[in-house]
Amino acid sequence: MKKTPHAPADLPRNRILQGDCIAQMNALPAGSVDLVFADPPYNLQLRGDLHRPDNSRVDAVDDDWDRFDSFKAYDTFTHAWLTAARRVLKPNGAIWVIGSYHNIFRVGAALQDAGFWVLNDVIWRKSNPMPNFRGKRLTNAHETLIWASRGEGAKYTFNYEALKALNDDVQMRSDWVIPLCTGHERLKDEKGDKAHPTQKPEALLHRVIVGTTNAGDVVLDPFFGTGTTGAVARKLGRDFIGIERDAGYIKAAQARLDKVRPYDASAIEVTRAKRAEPRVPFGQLVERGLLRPGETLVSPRNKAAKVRADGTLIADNVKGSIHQVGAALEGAPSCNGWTYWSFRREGKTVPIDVLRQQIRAELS
Amino acid sequence: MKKTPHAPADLPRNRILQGDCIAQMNALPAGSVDLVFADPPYNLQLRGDLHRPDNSRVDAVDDDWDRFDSFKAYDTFTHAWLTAARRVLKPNGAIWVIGSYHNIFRVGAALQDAGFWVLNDVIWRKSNPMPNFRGKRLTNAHETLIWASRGEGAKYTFNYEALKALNDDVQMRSDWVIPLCTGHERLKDEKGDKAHPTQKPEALLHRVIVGTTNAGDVVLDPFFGTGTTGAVARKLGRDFIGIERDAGYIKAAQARLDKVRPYDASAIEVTRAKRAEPRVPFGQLVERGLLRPGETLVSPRNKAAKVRADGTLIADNVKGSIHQVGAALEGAPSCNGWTYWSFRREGKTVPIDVLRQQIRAELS
DNA sequence: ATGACTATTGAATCTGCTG
DNA sequence: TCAGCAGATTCAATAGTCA
Repeated sequence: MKKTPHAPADLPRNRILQGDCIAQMNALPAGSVDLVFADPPYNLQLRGDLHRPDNSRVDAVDDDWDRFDSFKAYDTFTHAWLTAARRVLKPNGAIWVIGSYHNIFRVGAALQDAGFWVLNDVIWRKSNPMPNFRGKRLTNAHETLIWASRGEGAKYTFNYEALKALNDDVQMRSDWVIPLCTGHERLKDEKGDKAHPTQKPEALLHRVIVGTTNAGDVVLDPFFGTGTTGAVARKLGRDFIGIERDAGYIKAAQARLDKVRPYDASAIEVTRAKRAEPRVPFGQLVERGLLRPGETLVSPRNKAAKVRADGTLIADNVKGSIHQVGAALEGAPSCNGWTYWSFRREGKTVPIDVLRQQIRAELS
Repeated sequence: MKKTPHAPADLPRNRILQGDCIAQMNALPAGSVDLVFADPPYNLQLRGDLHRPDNSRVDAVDDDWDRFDSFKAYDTFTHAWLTAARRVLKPNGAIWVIGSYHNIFRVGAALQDAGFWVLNDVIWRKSNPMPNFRGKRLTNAHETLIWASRGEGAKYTFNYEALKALNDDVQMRSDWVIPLCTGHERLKDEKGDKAHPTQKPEALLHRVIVGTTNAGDVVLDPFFGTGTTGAVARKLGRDFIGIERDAGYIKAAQARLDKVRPYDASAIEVTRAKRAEPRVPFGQLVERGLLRPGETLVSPRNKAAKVRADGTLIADNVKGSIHQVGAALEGAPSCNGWTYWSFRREGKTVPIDVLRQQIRAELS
């Protein structure tokens, strides 16, 4: 394990400090940590209760620590902790911050104002997000991470080859598909409820720490929660410093950390992306102009249907998906629209599945 | 095509206005457009795009800038055009802005500060991004769009069902996989070079316009460029207003628009929400004799209720509407009585919603 | 053991009309 | 403006139960 040069000997490595993160960071020596990973409060502004269509209630984040009086109050808080974080960072250190549309724009602007230099924004695409139950907006299926160096022109650690290896030897992109933290990985309290409302998946931290730190580096998390950052750092042979206000979270985090063995390979396996044949909605053929709204599709027995702008078909009295309309015209319980419908090009009849293959080829 | 109510007759529909977007927007009537789509410049070297608080141009030869001046000027410019855009929006209008990590955090914060209410941030995930050749960062494989209503609590247009149809009948997510604008969609100049450096794919605008406007709506693009917004709006039976400073871009955009043919009306029509269908009071089923007073309805778990002559139900100790009695029997906060209750005919159990659909069919 | 089926759950700014 | 009420609305994954 490489020892990081210039790290003060009195740094509280692998300890959780209880208290306000700004005060605690200011008590650490300046220029002493290699990476800050921060998952600050998102400042969600929820109005009433929300129920699923089955009438069960959504267990929302309504904790006191997520409440701010105004954007201005949130900005003041953000500027303060970012300034403190920048002070404890080594000159060649870097920061990661995660957030949602509620707070990430304010965090990003504050980062830039504080002198950090944005290197990438990274999208955590959730493979299994909570849907939008009322159909009033898009499914909120991602969160945003910002990766920034300490300032313009500053050096930073980037393990290009390691990330490429994690990604089947293809250059790592700025969008990462990772599932939510559920199942056995999710910490539970004595009652069996989730120990923390927003525990992050270890796979996410794995990628951050492998990609932007070296073994022996010190990773500081000022909003430590139940300690995902610390657990992954230890597994990967890095040291951590955690700061957390809530004694209950600290207790859960410490119990978790006591069980961690470095160089556990299990997290690496989690990170590997599943390779499945990408689903191509018929609507994409319309959006991409491969089929024109208003264009006519024909069936094997020469029944016709017209393509609409939303990727549905209309024929005689039937409207719906390529599968539904096909089934209705055939009087069948189901129908594979991809093989059923064809379009006309230059006098020839071409199955629409050809267009799907074309898109799949682009995607791979 | 539905005419939008209250749209001033003198609105310059389907025209490109040459000049500064702030001045041009301020010359339009307040509350007159349904949607703003904006792809603002973010290259801070283009200082000619920036404005001081008094709206005078920043001197492009003034190179005595530091980073703070530069961000400040960009913020001032952003605030100015967003304020102008908000003025021309109808109360129930909405805005889309697209950007990258260089500017999107500042734009997002400015949107919130200007009073807009963020509805979603959307990730345009590029299926064919430019790789990072030097291997110093992650492949920048996405851009971010922000969708916002005019203010907190304001209404907005969202064609949930149409977007769901576009996505194979699965709720549309906040991450959209769409290829870059290349091939013959990409406009070229006389020399064969690309006519505009950041031409957006029509597929992106297709999804935005299908999802968040209605036919006949007016879409304003204050950074019109080569007119992707206008071209897609026209194809989909919407009107556009474009604002652009550069005469060369205007020429290219106009030539492009002259060739656009709208899809026919039936192709533009999209899948309607159930909410948009006419309301049928349960009492009508009784009035029309489809259900008899005294007849028994059953729930999925075999609870029973009796139909009364006034279209209310009675069960055990509960009286009230089909919804109220269903909710009371389930101990639920609410209940859709139409899908909850069934009646018996010839030994079979039939949902009462079948009768509602029967009446709706007669009405159309 | 295996498969089929059910129940649960996740950072959520989540309704709209009428009187 | 606000209360009241009709009635519309979910995806993926895990864990547990039962045949």
